[in-house]
Amino acid sequence: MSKNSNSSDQLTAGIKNPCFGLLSTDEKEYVNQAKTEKTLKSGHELFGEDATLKGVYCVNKGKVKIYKLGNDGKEQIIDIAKESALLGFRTMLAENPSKVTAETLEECSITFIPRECFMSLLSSNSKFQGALLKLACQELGVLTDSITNYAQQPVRERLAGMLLVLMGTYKKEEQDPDTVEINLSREDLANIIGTATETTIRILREFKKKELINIKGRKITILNSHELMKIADTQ
Amino acid sequence: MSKNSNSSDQLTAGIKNPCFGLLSTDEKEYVNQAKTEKTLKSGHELFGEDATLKGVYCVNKGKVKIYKLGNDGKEQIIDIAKESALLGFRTMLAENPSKVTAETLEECSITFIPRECFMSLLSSNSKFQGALLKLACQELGVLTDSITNYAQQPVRERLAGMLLVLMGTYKKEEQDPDTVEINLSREDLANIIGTATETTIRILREFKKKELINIKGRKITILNSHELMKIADTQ
DNA sequence: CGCTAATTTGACCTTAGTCAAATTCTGTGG
DNA sequence: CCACAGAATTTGACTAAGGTCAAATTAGCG
Repeated sequence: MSKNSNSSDQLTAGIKNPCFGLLSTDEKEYVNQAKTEKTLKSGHELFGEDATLKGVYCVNKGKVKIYKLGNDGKEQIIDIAKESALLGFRTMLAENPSKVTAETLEECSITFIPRECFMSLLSSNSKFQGALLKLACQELGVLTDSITNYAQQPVRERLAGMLLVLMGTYKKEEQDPDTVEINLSREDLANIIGTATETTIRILREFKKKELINIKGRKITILNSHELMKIADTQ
Repeated sequence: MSKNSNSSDQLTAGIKNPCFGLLSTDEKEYVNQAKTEKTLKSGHELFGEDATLKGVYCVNKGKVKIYKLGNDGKEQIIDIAKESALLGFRTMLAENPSKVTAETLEECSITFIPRECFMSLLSSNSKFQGALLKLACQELGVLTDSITNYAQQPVRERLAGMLLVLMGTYKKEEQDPDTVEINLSREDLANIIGTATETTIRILREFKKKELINIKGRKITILNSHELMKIADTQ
């Protein structure tokens, strides 16, 4: 029991997305040959808007922001990806240039799988393709909810809800939920919920005064998730 | 040339989505056995929120609104589906209850394909599965753009852009673009762009005064798409 | 023709964006 | 360890966008 990793785990080290668990031993070996793993500093761009992707990226450690530039050049952050996320596959499979930019928010460990490898796995392994299809459809559901949220909810409600989502994103395994620190610039936070930085700050202050959150520099801790949930679901 | 339909076309009559063109003759025959086709009146609900779907729906003729109820009970219309759209597959493949309601906006012809049939096609035909995966990924791209639009653009810009999208939705083949009539209630139009009915009316009036659109009762015609495009892309 | 529902208009008010200035943080070099 | 430049955050004052409510008008339909 001292060595609890089996051979197939080793073959996909650095690839935490569960879809890859469906690969055969040979296929895992193939991925292992083709993949490259890198440690990247904060602020590194994995790929940009309009880029044609040369492969997909697996987040092994760290956070990556996925954003799109609006007409006025303002970033709209679509997602904060964390460990086990698979990035770039939508773009590659839609056979279109990327609609988003992926940029590291911290030091990250990222595994790159070249296009040819990824595409050949898809065509050879129907279960793997099915798992990605399921993943894509689930994300469609999430984005559908997001649209309703952006279109109908006021900023205060969106911020409350987003803080709860981010609590999940920044939570480490087995960690006490009350100690999760959300570590984002105010501007990034504003660009997630789609509002001005100043407005975000004012509402955060209000939440702090009501003892729903705690603020230490840029780090935010959730104190009263129950009350935040009520605010998020209002109206 | 008097009969220009070949046998495989006949086998998938009532199923206009191009993904089904990838099926073998046998598979098309199978679908043909399992499918049912119905004509439905305006206002008929194909499936509702939280429903577990018994199959997928192909729009053969007519328009279907796909919406989600917000916390305050207000409809958020996610899409106006037209002929050749495939509805319900996201929900079925995500293996979750539906997040949306699908309701006919006019008299529609709809083909229903039972769950077992659809799922067995997916597992037996990798090309078909791949085509759906591509479709799902493309829709993810569209929703990503939508989020940026809802989060950052003011109502006037969103309305201008949405009128152009709806022009495409309501255009009949080979029709002169200047004669396309968008036929939606003011409330539905407001629920697409995520605003109040009154605000929608006021901005429509402004567009009419500027001779960008024409209004005949509930029917809207685009007169100056070029100018609307400029408004939509502003800021 | 009359009834109901949809559309339109007006007045008012809340929300949230903008701009400018002040303050606090942060990392870097001495 | 400290000072400091540059960046990020915070605050205040003002403005504009768009929501709400109520009432009036129009349209559609049996």
